[in-house]
Amino acid sequence: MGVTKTEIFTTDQNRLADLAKAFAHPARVAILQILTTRKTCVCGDLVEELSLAQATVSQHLKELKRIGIIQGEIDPPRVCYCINPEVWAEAQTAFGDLWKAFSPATCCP
Amino acid sequence: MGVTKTEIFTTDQNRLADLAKAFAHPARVAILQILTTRKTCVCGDLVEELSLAQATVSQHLKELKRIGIIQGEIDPPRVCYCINPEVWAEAQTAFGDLWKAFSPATCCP
DNA sequence: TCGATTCATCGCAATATTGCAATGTATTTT
DNA sequence: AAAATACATTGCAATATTGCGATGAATCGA
Repeated sequence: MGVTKTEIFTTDQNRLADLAKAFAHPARVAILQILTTRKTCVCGDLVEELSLAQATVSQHLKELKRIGIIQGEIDPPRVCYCINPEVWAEAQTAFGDLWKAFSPATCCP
Repeated sequence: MGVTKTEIFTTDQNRLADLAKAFAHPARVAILQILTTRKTCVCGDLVEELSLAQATVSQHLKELKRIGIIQGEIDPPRVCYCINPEVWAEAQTAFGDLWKAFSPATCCP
């Protein structure tokens, strides 16, 4: 029904799914890539770099903020976005645990 | 409009977004976790482990197959699923590149 | 105070996703 | 051949996502 049955999964599974959502759209991938490579924190020039309307970019930023992987500092009239190091590390660890769990030898022949 | 403008992003960005989709739903996370930890390849007992209808599990498996991260071997009347090591490694590398690109020092104060 | 600037939010339309019952397709067993 | 088993697919309903124009909120400069 378009509604995920979150209650039948563990907290960790739901959290990892949420973290993955941060990367599950090319616009958000692009935003995160820009934020990782900029020395200074970019703000709304994200709108210029991406060929998307300002409202659309703002919505992706909102979703990334909900997940917690980015944070915005208000520097009127601008808002400076940057990656949240704690959550970034959390994602790194969560995915790292998955990578570790698999070794090709256990796969079917 | 619910339709992603894939054409304005790079192939790599679209691919990473697709790989992330494999992990962007707790049911798929659970499936992948089961596949990584099982010594032998599990088949449809995924349906029993997850509290989801068989049709729903089948659809998640279909999506994972579309992305390429799992593969199914037909062993009538069963189908044996396992992780595709190449795509698993691809995902590992793609995310690894992202992790590398960020160092906390570049973030806003 | 009046614009101008920057961003968030609202409201809408189009499409995608999630979930399941029912049904279809192979294959094996009896 | 008939029944059983294991999955896939179809069709539907409910909800989520994507995208954008328009509008709102906050702040700064003239």
